[in-house]
Amino acid sequence: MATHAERGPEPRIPLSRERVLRAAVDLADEGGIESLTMRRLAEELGAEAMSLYYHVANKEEVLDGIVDVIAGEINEAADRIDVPSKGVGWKKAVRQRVLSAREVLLRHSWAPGLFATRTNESPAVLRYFDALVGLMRDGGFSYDLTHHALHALGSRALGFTQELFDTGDGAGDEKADAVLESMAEQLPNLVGMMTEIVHDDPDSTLGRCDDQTEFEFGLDIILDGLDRMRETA
Amino acid sequence: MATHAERGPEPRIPLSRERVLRAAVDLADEGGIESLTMRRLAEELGAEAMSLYYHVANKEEVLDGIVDVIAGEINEAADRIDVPSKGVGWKKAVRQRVLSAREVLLRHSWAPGLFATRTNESPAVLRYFDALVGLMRDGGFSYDLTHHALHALGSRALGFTQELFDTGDGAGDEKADAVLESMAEQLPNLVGMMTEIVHDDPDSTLGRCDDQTEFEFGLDIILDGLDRMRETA
DNA sequence: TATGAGTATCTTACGATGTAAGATAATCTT
DNA sequence: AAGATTATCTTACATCGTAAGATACTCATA
Repeated sequence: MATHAERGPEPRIPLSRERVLRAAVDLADEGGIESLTMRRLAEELGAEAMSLYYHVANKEEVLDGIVDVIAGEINEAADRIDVPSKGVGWKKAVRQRVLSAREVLLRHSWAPGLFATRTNESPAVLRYFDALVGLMRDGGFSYDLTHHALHALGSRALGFTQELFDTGDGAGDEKADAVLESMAEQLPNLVGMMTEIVHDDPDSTLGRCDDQTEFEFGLDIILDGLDRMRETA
Repeated sequence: MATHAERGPEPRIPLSRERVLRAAVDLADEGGIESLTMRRLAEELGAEAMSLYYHVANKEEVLDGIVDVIAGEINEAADRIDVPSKGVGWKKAVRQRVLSAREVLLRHSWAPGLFATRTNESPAVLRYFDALVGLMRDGGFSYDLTHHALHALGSRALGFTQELFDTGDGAGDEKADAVLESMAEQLPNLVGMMTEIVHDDPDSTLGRCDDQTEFEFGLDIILDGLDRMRETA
């Protein structure tokens, strides 16, 4: 029975590079970048692994592709904001742009790590930097100083930095205290610093830093320094 | 013949955690981090892959281990230099320390990428930061400002930053020119900047930046900014 | 010197991964 | 309706980390 017009389980949407990349981003969002495998990606799309290779050369291209997708998302957010950038306004404009990029990356926690490893030739990333350079030109920066500025900002320009220590989401307080105790003589300065910080803000767990505040702190140091150079140029 | 006292092909040095980690560093130095596999590592040591697991829990531990080895190397270099750090001297002291760390990392080009991914609980890294905090304390920094400072420096404290664009070692100039031409209208600011930089320094290939200069530029912006905060504290 | 208990290394095997090669099916053109 | 093009699937392989257990080495003790 049920012969003709067999109701297939799914309407069977054809694959495409865009669909593949979108699914890849979704997968990474849900399970982290290490959960993104060609087989799982195919399964997510109701296809077989090898079918992806008709739309994408290899996994490298998938990774480059999702970097570009995220960078596109960043551009969308960054282009929405529109503050005057002429003269002294440049700093606020750049600051906003960077922080809006950061907002996007916070929604894709795996992305910074990917951006970090990939030598970016992503068109969307280039567009992002182009706009950033434009803002600095508006502020009166020479190309040379702008170039230095990009290097100085580094990954911060895109809204992220290396986290060198565990942000310690969760993880026991009692163990932390014990550890602190035991290494007090080995690492007096570090332990001194951390105990005082914990003391000042008892709500925070050990090692729990306000990433956003710290990010802006570092960003502002650099922007202020650049602004001073701009004035004396 | 040649029965007793059979001359084995090798004197057979026993494995050990240290030997494993050293070999791992060597392997990464020669072929990059992706060439570091448990099998190759074992082969390098004249053993079988599974033998490594007697000295090391798993590959993760190898990776953490070589981070610690490199950090140890950094400490060795950094502890050798000894400049006065009291008061205003702090800046030069920190600067030197960071740049000496950088020197080590330049000899292990795979290391920054590893440091970046690993949530560092490496004792050697902790020792490094402890000394850094010590220098800033000598300079009169509060623990709070020191803490901010570490975040502001980020990976720069350890001597490296994200390279967001291809440093382009080699890679054709003609292609670069063509690319530049073709994207001039899409990326006017970026292209403007790069053409001027190439023009000013014709020796340099497109995208070829003096990494050391740029690193120090960014470092100094941050150190100068921190110094100003220190004075007004 | 034989024995037995650690200590260290090896053998074999499994599941996961990226992807090459080629078979098959779906779609479009004429 | 037939052939060509486009898209997907099947099968297979090399490489990876590593679990389980067999084997060999080392050395104190009987």
